Amino acid sequence: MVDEKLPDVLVSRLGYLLKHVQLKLSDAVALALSPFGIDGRELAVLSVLAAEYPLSQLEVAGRLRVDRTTMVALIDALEGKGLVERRRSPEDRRKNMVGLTAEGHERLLKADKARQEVDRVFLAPLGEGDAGRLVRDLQILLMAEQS
Amino acid sequence: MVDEKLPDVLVSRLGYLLKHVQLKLSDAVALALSPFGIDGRELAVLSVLAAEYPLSQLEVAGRLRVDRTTMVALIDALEGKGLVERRRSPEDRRKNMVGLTAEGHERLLKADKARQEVDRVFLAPLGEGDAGRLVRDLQILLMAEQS
DNA sequence: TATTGTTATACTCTATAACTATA
DNA sequence: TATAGTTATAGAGTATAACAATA
Repeated sequence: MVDEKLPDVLVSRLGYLLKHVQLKLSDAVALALSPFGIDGRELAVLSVLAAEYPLSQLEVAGRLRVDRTTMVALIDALEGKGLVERRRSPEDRRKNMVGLTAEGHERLLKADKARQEVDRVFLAPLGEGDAGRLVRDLQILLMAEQS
Repeated sequence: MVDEKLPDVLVSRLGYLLKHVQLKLSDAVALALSPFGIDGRELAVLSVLAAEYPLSQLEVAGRLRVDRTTMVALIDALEGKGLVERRRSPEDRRKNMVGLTAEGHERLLKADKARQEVDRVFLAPLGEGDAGRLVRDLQILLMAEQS
């Protein structure tokens, strides 16, 4: 990327800041996760499944705020890697219940540790207090009813 | 969107927070800018041109961190709306110097006022002190050398 | 040879519509 | 009829490669 100074007119814009900070973190996460053969979204799926197990595809999609059609390909990829498995729900045979495989659980632990370390290093320039407050503030903004 | 509670396992992830807060703001900005016939990126181009005038397409692209091939379509759209104009640089005829038209300048003022109001309302849940600190912290993270 | 703008192309992420199987 | 999963398709946004004009 070009080593160009950021114009003041942009660094005062919340939208520009959020977008580019997100991109920067996203690059760092992608790099850190590459040895584990998964990307950030796939890791998020594994994390959700580890917390609530098992969930239907639609439920996973709802948790992650992605479309159910997007979830199909996501689960396809994870199933192809042997990290999750689908099985029809006996109670409602329209539903695919998705669960972690043993390998999926193991991969999750290793990869999420790497992700946490990326977050930690990424936030380090703020100092501990401000880093915690940033996370809390982002949570508040995400939850806020009308913005 | 589904009115579903956010899982703890996601709201503690910096990547998830940044992505979805950014999306939420982006939606709000798009809504606020729609009466002005431009989107957030186009407004950013106008802002950069108002601050440094005129710039070549490549310089604008550098400021905004977008590819020069992306900039072609962006300038095409703005020129089509009569908000900017290209003219060949006399010094280097490879360069398209891009400048604001009078209408572009006027549109910028109105639209950016709307965007600032969106930012203000969006950050309101944090209180004034934390809102300012959030912006400052995002600037620090964006500038930080290695994260 | 290198750079600027351009076009063509492709890839990712996402969403909409329509299909199937189930309910 | 409505819902869950799937497929096909299309729209953003972005990037790479190749070309023309110019340096």
